[in-house]
Amino acid sequence: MSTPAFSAPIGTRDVLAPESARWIALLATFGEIAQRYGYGMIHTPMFEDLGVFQRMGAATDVVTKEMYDFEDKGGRRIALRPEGTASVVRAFVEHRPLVPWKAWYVTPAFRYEKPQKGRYRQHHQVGVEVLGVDDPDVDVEVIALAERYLRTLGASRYLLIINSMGDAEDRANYMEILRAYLADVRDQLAEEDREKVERNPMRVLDSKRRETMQATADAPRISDVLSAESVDRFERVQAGLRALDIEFAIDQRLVRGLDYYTHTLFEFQSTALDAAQSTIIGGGRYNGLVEALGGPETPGIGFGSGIERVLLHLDAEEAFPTPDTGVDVFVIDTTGGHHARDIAEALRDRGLSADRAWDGRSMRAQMKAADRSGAELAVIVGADEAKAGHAIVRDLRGDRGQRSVARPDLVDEVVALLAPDPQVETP
RNA sequence: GUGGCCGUAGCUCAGUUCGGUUAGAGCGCCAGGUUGUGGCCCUGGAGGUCGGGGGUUCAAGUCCCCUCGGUCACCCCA
Repeated sequence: MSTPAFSAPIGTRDVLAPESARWIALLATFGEIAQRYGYGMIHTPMFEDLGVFQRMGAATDVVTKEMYDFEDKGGRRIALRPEGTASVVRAFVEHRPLVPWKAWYVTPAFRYEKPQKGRYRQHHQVGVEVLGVDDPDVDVEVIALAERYLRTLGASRYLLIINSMGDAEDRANYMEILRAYLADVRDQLAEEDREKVERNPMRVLDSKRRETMQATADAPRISDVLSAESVDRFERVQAGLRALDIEFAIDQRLVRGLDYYTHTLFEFQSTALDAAQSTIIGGGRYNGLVEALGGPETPGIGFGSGIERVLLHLDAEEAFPTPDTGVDVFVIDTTGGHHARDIAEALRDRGLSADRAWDGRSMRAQMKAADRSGAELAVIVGADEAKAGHAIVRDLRGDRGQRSVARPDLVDEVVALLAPDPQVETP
């Protein structure tokens, strides 16, 4: 490999066509669905004051060791955003839109960590947030939107896992009880999980290490300490999901990485990918976050979904193939290129996609280029056609051959040939 | 951050064991066979600081050291 002067930074990647066509389609799908649920798109800067993200929770790895932060020339502590929610909430506090406020986004997200399969320093997420609504039915709607997204992409091998963290008080109570329990079995935990007992005991529960899983099999459950009110709202969420025929399972070990969550917590897990990258959508309710960022007491809920992750999952399912990026028509001109220039532009005027060859290449070379372009039809202008005011229209994919058409009729002819054949349906 | 594996043409890879003349293949690309027509076939061509630096040696793609990068795993997460 000749020494490249530069390459994409560690943990980042370029996405070129035709792969990028898949991204376009995925984004169009998500945007269309979000709009269908009444969400407006929000665009926020991809870096923020470090403090914005620190409010997400001091005990989380995302904040403590994976933050992609630096000092800018003005001496400000800046961080590239590690996920979408904090920025959206910051924007909400800053602009105070009317509630209920429903926003969807697509954004790059950054984590300073060593890359591996399905994990990058820059990845991309789509997501939604709803602020100002505490109704359990909105939790159901957000989950329904997420599920519709996966289904629309053609995914089917996934599970919806939900849990309830209760409110801040439930959570504090539980932490205390759990910490006491874990302290007793501390020696039986996997070495790597022991320090979590003090720092963030709930994360011990979602450890994938066998010793830890065995030692915590009988650990107290969050459901044991939930207030009657928290239990009631969790049941209403479940009832809503059942009413919409959305299958789910409750997993009391589901904790998730950010510790701003309250009440409803959910995750769509791929059953087609390894556990290390199985989360394809993660979200939940965060009723204290707006206040933490300096806003009024405002409930919120949302989810984020990694685009690369979802594409990886869709690959594993052999779903959502890369769309055809071929052009409709390729225009060949061996007389210098003026005809190609004019004809291609006239075809584009009619809404067709058209491409052509450049630099006066031979007929053969231009035909090869036409073939490669994926075009259905080639329009060919050689010396004879130019003189006669004609062009040849040639079918490159089917068996319709080619014929000469007078220039004034050319565009209509091409449009007619590309129109889908009217199917004769028998009733 | 820690560890395993891997860096040779645009791509996929031989060649490294036991150093030895101008470093190969397939695919792709370009041109010609085909003075007006793609796909198949044939012929030819372009394209490599063998990731980078240092060392050993008469001689290094090949051995040693360092370094950069990729990949996978751990931690954690999308």
